[in-house]
Amino acid sequence: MSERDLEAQLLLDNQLCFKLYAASRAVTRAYKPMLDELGLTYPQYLVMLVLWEWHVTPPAQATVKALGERLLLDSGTLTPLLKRLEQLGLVQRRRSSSDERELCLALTAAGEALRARVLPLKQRLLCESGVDMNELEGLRHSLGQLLARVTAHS
Amino acid sequence: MSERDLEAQLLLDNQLCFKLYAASRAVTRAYKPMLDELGLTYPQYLVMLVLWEWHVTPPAQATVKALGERLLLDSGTLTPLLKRLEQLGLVQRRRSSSDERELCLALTAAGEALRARVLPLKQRLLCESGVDMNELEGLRHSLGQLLARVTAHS
DNA sequence: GTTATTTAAATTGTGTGCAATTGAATTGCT
DNA sequence: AGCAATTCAATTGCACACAATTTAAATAAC
Repeated sequence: MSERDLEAQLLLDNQLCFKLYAASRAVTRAYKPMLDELGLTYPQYLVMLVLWEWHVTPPAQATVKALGERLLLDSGTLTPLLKRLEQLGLVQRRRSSSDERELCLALTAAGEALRARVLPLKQRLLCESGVDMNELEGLRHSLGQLLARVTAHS
Repeated sequence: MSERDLEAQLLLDNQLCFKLYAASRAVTRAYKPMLDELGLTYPQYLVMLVLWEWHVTPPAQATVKALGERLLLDSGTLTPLLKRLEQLGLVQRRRSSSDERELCLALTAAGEALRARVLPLKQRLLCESGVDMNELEGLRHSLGQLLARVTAHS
């Protein structure tokens, strides 16, 4: 590779990592108005997405560990976050009776009810953002591939 | 849209936002070994990328504000981060003589020297990650488009 | 020329992320 | 049974992100 090409590899605009980092934060910002209406932060919203899924299709173990594997987050992040969701009255936390180490998670009625308010808000967000659905799909697919590749190598 | 399609819009795996969020953190994790060798965090590395660029092609104003516009970060994030880079002896911070409100940024000799160590580490990282260069390029382009669209709408 | 507005950084406060450690419960091994 | 190793969540400490406020300096308005 030429000297010029090598140098170009250190330009910010040529960094996939920066584009990912910036795009991720920009999308989170775009979700902010919707999440403010729901009273959730972005990571809290992701947790609720999983719990809503689990409410329809219960997993073998609805524990902090299982949630962490789904979201790629550890207890250091999830424990305080889940305590806040409990304070908000959306989530129940209780020790597993069969294994006292595990913490089982469940939605409260309020947590379950919140789900109904999400879809309309999300539809509106998608419309206002003006992004193309097909382009979005392609991007999601490519990101899935990258994610699989990078996480496999660690 | 059918009821089933609407419900599918709330599945975690169908969320572009989650894929972005997860991929961004996964890539940051992949950079960790390299950044540990450099003694930098990931955001600190991004700041250094900009300062290295500015060292070659100086901007009109090498201020915190200009840096923030480049990285889409505010002073609340950058002020403490830049103080840490100053502590590490990589960056100089001094008030502009023409406008005392502005803080001008410059690399120290050590900060400039650090640049030479990055390219080989980055090459190694790219090889070991096993990702396809062409795929990477396509993704970077798509992300750039998304980023432009989303930031334009805010 | 003084006052009002605007601007740039810094500060404050909350909520993540994540590495490293701790503590308690369970499992494995002999 | 008894003890070591493992596992799960919680805790601790540090470094972002970002909203909101504050402070100081510069510009605009009158």
